[in-house]
Amino acid sequence: MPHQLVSGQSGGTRMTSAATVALPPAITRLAALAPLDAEDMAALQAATAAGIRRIPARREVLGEGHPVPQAQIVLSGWACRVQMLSDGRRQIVSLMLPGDLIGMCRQRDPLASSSVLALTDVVTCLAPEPRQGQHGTGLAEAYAVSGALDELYLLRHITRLGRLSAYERTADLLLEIHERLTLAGIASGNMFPMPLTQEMLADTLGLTSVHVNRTLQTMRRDGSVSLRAGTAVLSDPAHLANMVDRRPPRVTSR
Amino acid sequence: MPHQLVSGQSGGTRMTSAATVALPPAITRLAALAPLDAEDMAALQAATAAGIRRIPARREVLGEGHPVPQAQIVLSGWACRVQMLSDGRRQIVSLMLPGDLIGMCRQRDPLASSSVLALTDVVTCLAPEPRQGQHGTGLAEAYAVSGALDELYLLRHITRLGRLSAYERTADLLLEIHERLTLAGIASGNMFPMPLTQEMLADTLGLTSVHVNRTLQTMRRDGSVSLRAGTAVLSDPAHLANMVDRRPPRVTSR
DNA sequence: CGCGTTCTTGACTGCTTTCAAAGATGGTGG
DNA sequence: CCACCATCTTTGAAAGCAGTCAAGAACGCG
Repeated sequence: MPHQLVSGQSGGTRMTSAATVALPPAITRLAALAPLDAEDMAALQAATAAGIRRIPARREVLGEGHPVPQAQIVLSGWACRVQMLSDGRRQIVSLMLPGDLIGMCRQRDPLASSSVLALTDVVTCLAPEPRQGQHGTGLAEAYAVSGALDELYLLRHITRLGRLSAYERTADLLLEIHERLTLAGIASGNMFPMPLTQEMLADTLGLTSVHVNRTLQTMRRDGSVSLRAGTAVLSDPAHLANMVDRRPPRVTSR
Repeated sequence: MPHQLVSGQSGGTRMTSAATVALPPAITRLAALAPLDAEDMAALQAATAAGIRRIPARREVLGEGHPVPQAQIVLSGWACRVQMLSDGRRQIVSLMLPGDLIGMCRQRDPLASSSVLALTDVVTCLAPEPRQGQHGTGLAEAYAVSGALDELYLLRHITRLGRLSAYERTADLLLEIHERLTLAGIASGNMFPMPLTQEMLADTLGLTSVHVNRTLQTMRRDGSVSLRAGTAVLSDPAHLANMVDRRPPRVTSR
């Protein structure tokens, strides 16, 4: 069943074509957020052709406090927004997966309020400017929906950190990642790539890596999750989701 | 010293007049975010005149999943965005203080991803639409800066919940409230109204009310904070800020 | 003055962290 | 093909921070 994200709209044809032909994840995702016409697709293709940027793992994509350049699209790899405390504590504030937008966060022009870090090797391209007018407006809508989703994830992250136990937090985050990767067409059913180290997970979940390790072991033991060698499998996402009170994201009313 | 929020811009005259004449907090705040011309001010006055809405404490301002109507400005009182879990756990995701915008959160049109609750009696009015053109563009900028600040607060909230201890979280939140109320011209030096009950604080800080109580007692004992009868006083904000690694918010580069 | 809400307190439990060190794992160069 | 190194994962024991439960005190409102 395709992700019923945009309500009142089947999305069937788009998802089907994405599942059949292996489109780039970023395009799959944006096309799932809003209907893209030929012109939109062309703009995306052109953006890729115009030049991609490779950022090696552990390198900063955007420094904190530096002016935000034009928005970028993550083509592959995982990045994150991170805040550091002077004593070395670190909090990953949001994850950026293929198809996500970097630097368009919300309002234009604010300085980055956190630095953006590549968690794996990352490839990006500049996000094509959406057009005004009859054609090519799908992109603008996709960007808007993407932004709304970003906020949704941010809010859920807060609730996760504030009110869920270590086990619940971990389950909830894995569910979110699964959800998002599915949207981008990465993920085969309940299996998906999960390149984060336990320390990165810890910095996301507000835990120590030791405790993340123990929590994952518990999950493996009770059979809800298997996570090894960069690949995760959720044995029963719906059940897990129910357990942590996670509802499918709904963003637009049309 | 006025809040040096917008860099490269003294803001002296605006803040001075606000301090001298008691302008409504909402106007003080918006005027502190961007220079407002006569037309902007008139639009705000008109919006107030056009009709205000009173929401009693504990009532929903906006239901989760309901379409977001036109944005509103908080004229007085405190509200919050809250997420609930089915077992009764509750997380306050953001606070909305006088001068804050409700429902403009970010992208237009998304359904509310959390419900908005009045924490005290709240008065709002509709946020005037910003104009295009030569005059009255200050409002649009003020809205944009306000949105950027919202995001900043959200991100900091995440770090607070994920990486700070109970003591640090509490201090950091009080500093943020102080900061924000100062921007709105509410707050006399280090003193400011703090109508949140310990349970509301707990739901914001991801703690139990019992532990908030104990934490506040510790703070009172070590003299860093006094908090009684709806009024808070920070004895040394700079020192506290340094202790929790809190930096002044910077949002725009111009 | 009475009642509901909010604040305090104590004792106890338990989840999560800390510290330290020992395995895995994967990639690199010899 | 194997040794080697850096990174990542796993384990154990002990300490600590925060949660739970329950009850009493204080406060504010009508």
